[in-house]
Amino acid sequence: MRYPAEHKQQKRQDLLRASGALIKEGGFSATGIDAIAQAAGVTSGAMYSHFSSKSDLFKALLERELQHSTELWAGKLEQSLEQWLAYVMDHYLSLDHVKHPGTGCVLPALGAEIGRADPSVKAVFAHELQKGIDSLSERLGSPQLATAVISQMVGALVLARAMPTRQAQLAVLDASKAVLPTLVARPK
Amino acid sequence: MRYPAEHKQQKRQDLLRASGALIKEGGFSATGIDAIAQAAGVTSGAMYSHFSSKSDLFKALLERELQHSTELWAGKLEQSLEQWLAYVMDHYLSLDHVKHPGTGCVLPALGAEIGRADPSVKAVFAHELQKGIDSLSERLGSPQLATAVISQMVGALVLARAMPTRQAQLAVLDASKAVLPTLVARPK
DNA sequence: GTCTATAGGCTGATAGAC
DNA sequence: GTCTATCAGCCTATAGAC
Repeated sequence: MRYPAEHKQQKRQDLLRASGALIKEGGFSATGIDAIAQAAGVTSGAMYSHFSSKSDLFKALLERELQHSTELWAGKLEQSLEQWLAYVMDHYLSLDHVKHPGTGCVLPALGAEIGRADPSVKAVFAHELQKGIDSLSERLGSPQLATAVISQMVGALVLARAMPTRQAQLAVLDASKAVLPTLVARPK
Repeated sequence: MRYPAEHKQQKRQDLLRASGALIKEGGFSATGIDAIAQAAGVTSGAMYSHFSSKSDLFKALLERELQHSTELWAGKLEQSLEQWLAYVMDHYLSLDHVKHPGTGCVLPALGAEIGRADPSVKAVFAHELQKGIDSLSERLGSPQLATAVISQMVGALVLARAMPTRQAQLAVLDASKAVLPTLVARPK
């Protein structure tokens, strides 16, 4: 047993990766431990040797998801502001992102449920999101503008997903795409 | 029995009013029919004489909530753009709204769950939201700008509610308040 | 139209074998 | 660490009395 700790950590990440898609797709409270475990290829009993409770799994999932998102944003910091914005619009504000919450950002999928979670969950969330905001601030000039941009995109995705037709979804996405350039171009 | 239809309609509205706060507070899927009925002062069996299913109740609730929201927005159309914006910021983007989802807007509270609901729910949602967007367009000049403003505020409220401290909640609200004036002032 | 009672299934979590 | 088996409680929805 040379790498027991590493293996356990790796398995934890595997479980989170497999369950993350399911939870973002169906919602946290509406997705049962059995379904989560099954998607990860284990039984519900085995889940509890990695996470002490469903809430504990929620915390670990948020940590992982937000770190992943921050890496995505930070990876494009070498580009110009125009290039960065074009990249964001093409990916975040896309019909693909609307249609597939399981492979997308946690914020529009689970944001409201984080708001209903207990304080320890919110604390983990705020801690990890702050890193993302700090990273975005380097690109946009201020934490305030970074926060406003995130709010704009999260709101757009929530609304677009609630729409019944592709046409209506596109209208919501296009509305955000139309205002974002004037938003980020303002050093204010 | 001179007003049976009216009485039944009135009772329906009473049930929706009483259950609306509970559902927006705790989430739709996480709130049971028993709790909803109890908040409305009846039993779960009685609920099914007014709504054929929980999903049917969801539709009726969205209809009611969005009509109420649209009336709130439309009631301020006689004001100047500056006055209107100040009103919106003070009320929608307030700590009070963050802390009390039960008495607030449906969109940040249940938006993600509408996205997971069946097409008939989404159709009702889109139909009623369109009226609100049309109303807002009169004030802001275009449906596109109205949609972007709604996205901005919905995203801000979702994020603010996910924050653990009042300070962090305020930071999110202030970030949106800082960009909204430049957003609506642009006729583009 | 509202009640009580109940069906049938799913929930999060635990105990003990291996 | 993972399994099977199981607990007590909750879920949506329905049946039948009044």
